[in-house]
Parts: sequence; structure tokens; C-alpha cells
Amino acid sequence: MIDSTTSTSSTTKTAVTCANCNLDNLCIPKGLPRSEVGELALLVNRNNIRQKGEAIYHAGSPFRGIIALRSGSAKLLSFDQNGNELVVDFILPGELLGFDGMSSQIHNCTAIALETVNYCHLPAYKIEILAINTPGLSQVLLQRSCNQFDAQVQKMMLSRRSAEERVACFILHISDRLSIRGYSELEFRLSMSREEIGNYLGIAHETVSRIIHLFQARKLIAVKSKQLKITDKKGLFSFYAT
Amino acid sequence: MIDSTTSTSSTTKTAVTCANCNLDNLCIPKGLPRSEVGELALLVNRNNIRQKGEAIYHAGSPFRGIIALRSGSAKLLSFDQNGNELVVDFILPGELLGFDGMSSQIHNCTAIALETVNYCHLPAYKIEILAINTPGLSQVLLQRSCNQFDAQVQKMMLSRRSAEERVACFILHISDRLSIRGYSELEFRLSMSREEIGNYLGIAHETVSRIIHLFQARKLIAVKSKQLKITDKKGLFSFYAT
DNA sequence: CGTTCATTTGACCAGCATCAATACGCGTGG
DNA sequence: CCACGCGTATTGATGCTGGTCAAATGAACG
Repeated sequence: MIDSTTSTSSTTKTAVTCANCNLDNLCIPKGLPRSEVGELALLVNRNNIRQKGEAIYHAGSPFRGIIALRSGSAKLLSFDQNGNELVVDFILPGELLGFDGMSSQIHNCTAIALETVNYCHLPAYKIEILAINTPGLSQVLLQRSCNQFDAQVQKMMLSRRSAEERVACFILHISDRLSIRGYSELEFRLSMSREEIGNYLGIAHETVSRIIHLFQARKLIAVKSKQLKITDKKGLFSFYAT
Repeated sequence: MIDSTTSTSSTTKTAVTCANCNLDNLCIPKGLPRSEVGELALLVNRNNIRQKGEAIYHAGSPFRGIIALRSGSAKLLSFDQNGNELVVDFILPGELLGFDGMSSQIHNCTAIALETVNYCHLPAYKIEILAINTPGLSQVLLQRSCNQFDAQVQKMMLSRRSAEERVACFILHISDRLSIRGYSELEFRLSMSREEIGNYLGIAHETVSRIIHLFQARKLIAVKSKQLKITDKKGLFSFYAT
């Protein structure tokens, strides 16, 4: 649940606002004029914390606004009628979250922290205020939400491909997203389990294991538990060029 | 391509505006106060026509705005790196189109008419004007675009299910969408080919044929070429309840 | 009335799910 | 510091779903 009363106040250390946040080129303010970033900063709740396994919001709960992950990662889940989890997406630092509740004002997905997360929260009612005072923000949010559309098309593409191609693409996609945010693109930690990867990609977790093993045998990657190192990016890439 | 110079002027018959259009509860104006609908009506290009097989816009072309289908249907395509078509969605009368270009200002999908279509067009630059004068519109567009997100989650669900379940769900989904728009929910024409259905559902067109045959044998549906009649809706429905 | 494309139907087999057993990693407590 | 236990990951064996190839039938259109 989004609940600012559980937030750690940011006044205990140097105040971080949107204008000086290290994510300011990735997060909501991207593309906003500097003056409007200032206005945005006044409306955002910062330093919300969730531990691994805790929910950021639940499916069925009312939409409370848009969330920007500052650190840590999360998974976005949906459930089928039998209660089976479906991993809709993984959310990495600097990425936005919450669009699944904007249409109906009720979330149809659940967001769970995969490790300790720290996030900012732009409350829903403030979005409406901003839409009037800060027309640029509406545009930015609209573009961001349509970004999700682009991402979904990519996912559909993947669902037509072989299990090997899906895993290769998954690894490269995570790598890309991390590198945009300043992390190493060749060596990182997969914060999600094999099961969650399989669920996300639509393949069995055993298949994920087998393919990761195969990629190691082919010297494309080196894996130690959740730590992953890409040793032959071109080799991995060649999977979806064919 | 969106090009209002090829439009048939609406002045030749009784002027249809957003306020008296029979789709006004489904299209962009849904949820807008009446006064704002009037403003919207002034900015929309009406009566754009495309014949079967013609493109409404192409992937790679600049985003020109949001489109609302007044009649006819269309398919939204993407292409993989080998040039294979991927049917991203089918668009039915009263539904909106064009969000795939909003994020980057370049369309990453191609929209093709499946039969003669008549559509309205809200130009991109007018969206920005409206965002200032008509704050409600931004909200509506934002909600609509996030609707797409919800729809994509449903599609991901489908991609985990068996071919039979996918076809059953596809038929029921089309039925629902048509009935919302006042068409018969039990008898309608599938304007797309088996190939396109298969492409959309991620299965081979032969499999689509086989399953449609199977459903007929089980008395769930009656099919004559592209004409389809649902004879046992509950039976079809039971597919994704299990 | 023939040409062309869409659809149907059949036969075969590959990819991946599923089931099962084992190994590994990690935290807990002795 | 090691032993135990539980969850995650790996690895193997088997079978089914649905893809692919091929041929036949049907529909649309000039």
C-alpha cells in the first residue's frame, strides 16, 4: 500500500528533490522545463521504503498515483482466475510504476519488492492539479504511459520466439535498462528467481536453468548464482538477428 | 498516412459532430463534460476514408494524432527484424488508435484497414492545445492510453494458455467489444483472415482452423466462412474458467 | 471459367512442459 | 563451526501440444 505515513522523512539528510536527484533525467521530470521540475518536486513524497517481498500496492486497491523507483527492483504481477501469478514486468531503479491503475482507478496488478526498494510517489489527486498548472506534465505522463505500450509490443514479439531467444533477449534487455541508469551493462545481479524469469518469459523455470547452462557452455555468459556477467554480447545478440 | 486532404468533407450531409455522433459514449469524449465535447468537436477531422488493405498510418511515419474508428475495422501491425508481420491488435468501430506513436512521436506500428473504414482524427498539435484549454482531455487520453496497458496484460495472460483457450477467448472478446458498441454479441462477421487471427494469437493458422472446426463439432459455435454465430456462450466461456 | 488466394484436413515430429530426483545455498540453532 | 532443513536450482527422462510440410478443397474475382 502506498502510505506516506510510513515514509522516512528526507529531512534527516541533505534534502533530495527532483531537481538534484540523480535520476532526474530518467524519472518523471525528463523532458520537463526546469521551472516545472521545481513544482513537481513540491508534490512528490520521497523516501518510501519497502523490504523484499513486501507489496508496494495490491491488485484491487484504489489507484493512489504514480511511483518512481529510486533504488531496488520490483516485479509487477497479475493473477489469472485460478490465482496463478503472471509476472507482467520487472521494474528497475529509475523506472515508473502504477499505470495499471490509472485507467479504472483500481490497480489490476500487484507490485512486490524484489529487494529493499526506495521510491518516490506522485499522488493521484496531485496529478490532476498538475494537469492544470503544469500542462507539460500531462504530456510527459501520457508519453510515459505510451512507452509502456511500446514495451508491450516488444514483449509480444518475444512470445513468438523460441525459449533460447527469449532468455537471450531478457538478459540483453536488463543489461540495456541497467546501463541507461549508469550501472555496469556487462555484470549485474539478477534480483529475481529463475521461477520469476520463467513466469515472465512464459517458459518453465527448468527451461530457464537449462538455457542459462547452455549459454555458459557456449561462453556467452558467466553465471554464479544470481550474479551474471555477459562475456559475449554479440553472441547473445545474434539470437534475435536470425 | 493521415492526410486530411483526402478526406470526404462532412458538409455534404448533415453535420456530425462529437456531440451528436452515435459513438460519443465510447470515443474520446467519453467522460468529458458537455462543454468540453463542443471544443473537441471543433478540432477533430471527420470522415476520413480508407479502403480495405490501405494503411491508416505506417510504422516509421511521424505521429500525427489520435484516431477514432467510426466504422469498419483495422489491424495494428508491428514487424520483427526479419520483416514478419506481428498483429498487435484488431481495432473495432468506436475504438481508438495511434498510441503507438505518442511516446517517440514516430509510429512503431502500421495500421491497415481490414475493410472500408471511416475515422475521425484528432491532430497531435491540437492535443497540446487542448491540454492547456481543456485539462479534462489530457486525463481522458491518459486513461485511454493506460487502458491499452490493461488490454496488454490480458493478452499476456492469453499467451500462457492453450491454443483452444486462446481461440475461445478471442471469439468472446470480439463479441464483448462488438456488443458494447451495439452490435449483436452472438452473430457477427470476422473481418480478419485465419492467418491474421493466428498471428494475433501466436498460433499457426492451421491450428486456428482446426480449433474452429472442433468448436463447431462441439456445438459451441456455427461458422460459415467469415460469418460466426455463438451457439453456446457458456460452453465457450468455460474454457478459461478451468 | 480459370486463376489465385484462403481454408481445411492429414501426417509427422520438434520443442518444451511435466514429473522426478538430486544438488546447492542459505539461514538457524545446536 | 558444523549439522540440519527448507527453498531454489540443476539435471535427466518422457510425453503432449502445436508447428511444419503437403495436398486437397473452397471462395473470390476478373
